[in-house]
Amino acid sequence: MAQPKYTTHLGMVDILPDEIRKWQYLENLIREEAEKFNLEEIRTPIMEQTELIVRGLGQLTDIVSKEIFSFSRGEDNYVLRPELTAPVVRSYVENHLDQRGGSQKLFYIGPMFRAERPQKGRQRQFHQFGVEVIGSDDPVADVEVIAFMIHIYNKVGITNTSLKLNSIGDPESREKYKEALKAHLKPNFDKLSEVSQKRFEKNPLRILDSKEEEDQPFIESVPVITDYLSEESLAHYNKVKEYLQDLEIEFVEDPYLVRGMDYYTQTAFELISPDLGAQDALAGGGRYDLLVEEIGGQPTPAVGFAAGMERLMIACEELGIQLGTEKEVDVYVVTLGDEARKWGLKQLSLLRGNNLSATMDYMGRSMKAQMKDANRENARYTLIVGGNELAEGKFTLRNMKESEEQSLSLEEIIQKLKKD
RNA sequence: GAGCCCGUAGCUCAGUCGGUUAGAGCGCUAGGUUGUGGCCCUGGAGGCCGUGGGUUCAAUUCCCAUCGGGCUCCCCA
Repeated sequence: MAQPKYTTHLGMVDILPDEIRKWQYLENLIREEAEKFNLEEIRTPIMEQTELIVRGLGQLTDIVSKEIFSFSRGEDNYVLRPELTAPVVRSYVENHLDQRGGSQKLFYIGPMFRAERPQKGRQRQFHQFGVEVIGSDDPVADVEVIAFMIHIYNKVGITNTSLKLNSIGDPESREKYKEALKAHLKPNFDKLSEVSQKRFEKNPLRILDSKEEEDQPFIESVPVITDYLSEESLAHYNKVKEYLQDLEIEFVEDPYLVRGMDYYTQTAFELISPDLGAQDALAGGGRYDLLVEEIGGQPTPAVGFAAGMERLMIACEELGIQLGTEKEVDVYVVTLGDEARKWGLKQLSLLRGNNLSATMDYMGRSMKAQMKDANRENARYTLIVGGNELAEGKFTLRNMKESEEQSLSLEEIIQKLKKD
C-alpha cells in the first residue's frame, strides 16, 4: 500500500475498536481479582525524572544509552517510564504511604516505554500489570504475590505455564557467588562463546542465561547461588517453598534465574510460557528489599512482579482462548421516511433512559441496508417504524436471533425489553 | 548495534520466464425484494505493485539503495 502521510513510531501500535474489548476484559478481570486479594490500584505519571530511572542502572549502560526515551525541557529531565517498580516506590516514599499503616499492597496497569528493537511480544510502547507489596519481609508476602500472579493466568485460562523460582540472597552473598562463578569458568574461558566472554567481566551472572550451544556444558557444572546464601536468606527461601507447596502452586527451582540490579534480594521468580517464542517470559518478579532505601525512604522490604499484557494476549491467541464477548446493541431503530427517522431519533434517548443500548443508521440508507447494518452491529432487536406504525401508534419489534416480530405499543416494547 | 526473510486493493493472497486495460476470495457499497438482516445472484467503488534511483525500446517483474514489517542475536530494569 502507498505510504500513509503519518504513521505511528517504530514499535508503537494502535489498539483498534475490534481489539479493545479484549483489553477491557483483561483490565476488568485484573481489577476484580486484585480486589479479592485486597490489592489497591495506584497510578503514577507516565513520565518520571530521568534520575529516578537511571539511578542504579549506572553500570548497565546499554539500558541507559539505547533503551530509554528521554528528553529535557528547561532544567528538567524527563523519561517515559520503562517499568513501574521504581516509580511506585518513589510514590510510596514521596507520599509517605508507610503512614497509612501496615504493608502497602498495590497493583497497577498501564503503558510502559522501552526503545528496544521490536520483536514478537516486545513493543516500544507496551502494557504491564503488576503488584508491589511494600513493607513486609514475611515469606507470606512473597507467596501471596506469586499466588496472585498465577491466579490471573489461571483465571484467564492459561495453565500451561512454568513457574521458575530461585533465591539470589543479599548483595554480599551474590558478590561471593560471582567470584566463585568466575573462578569456575576461568579455566575454560577460551572455549566460551564470544557473547559469554564479553559478559564475563561485565555481568557474569548473565552467562547463566546463555543461549549458545557451546556454553551449555560449562553452565551445567557451574556452582549454584543457593549454596552461597546466608542462613537468613536460606531460611526465607525455604519458607517460600514450603508455603508454595502448601498452596499446591507448582514451581521449578532454577538456580540460573538471576537479576541484574543490586537492589534485588532473596526471592526471584519468573512465569514462562511455551507459546511465546523467543520472548517467553509472561511475568517476572521478586524481592527488592534495598530499593526503598536507595530511593530515599527508610529501609523497607518489598516484593512484587510485573507482567506483560501483550504477551498474555499472544498466549491466549495461541491457545484459542477468547477474551471477552462480542459487542452487541439491544435495539437498532430502523426507520422509513423523514417523519419516522425524526421519531426514531427521539426514541433513542427513551431507550437509553431505560438502561438499554440503542442506535440507528447515521447514513440515511434503505431499510435493507439498515437491517444489514443492524445485523453487523449484532443488534438483539430492531425496532421498525414507518408511516403505518406512526399512524397506529404500534411499532414492529423484531427479535433478530429468532427472526420473529410483534406489533406493540411503545410502552409494551420498553416493558418487554427491560424484562430480557 | 548485527543477521536472515518479506513488501501487489481495507484483509488474505494469486500473477507477470520484462510487453499494452494488474486479478481472486473476504470485506465495503448499490441493486435483485419501491417495508425486513444472515444464504444466493448482479453491478460498483477501492491499487503510482512500499519509496527513490539504475539497467532496458519497455520495469509491478531484474539490480542497488532506502523505508516499513516479521523472526532471531545483543539487551531485558
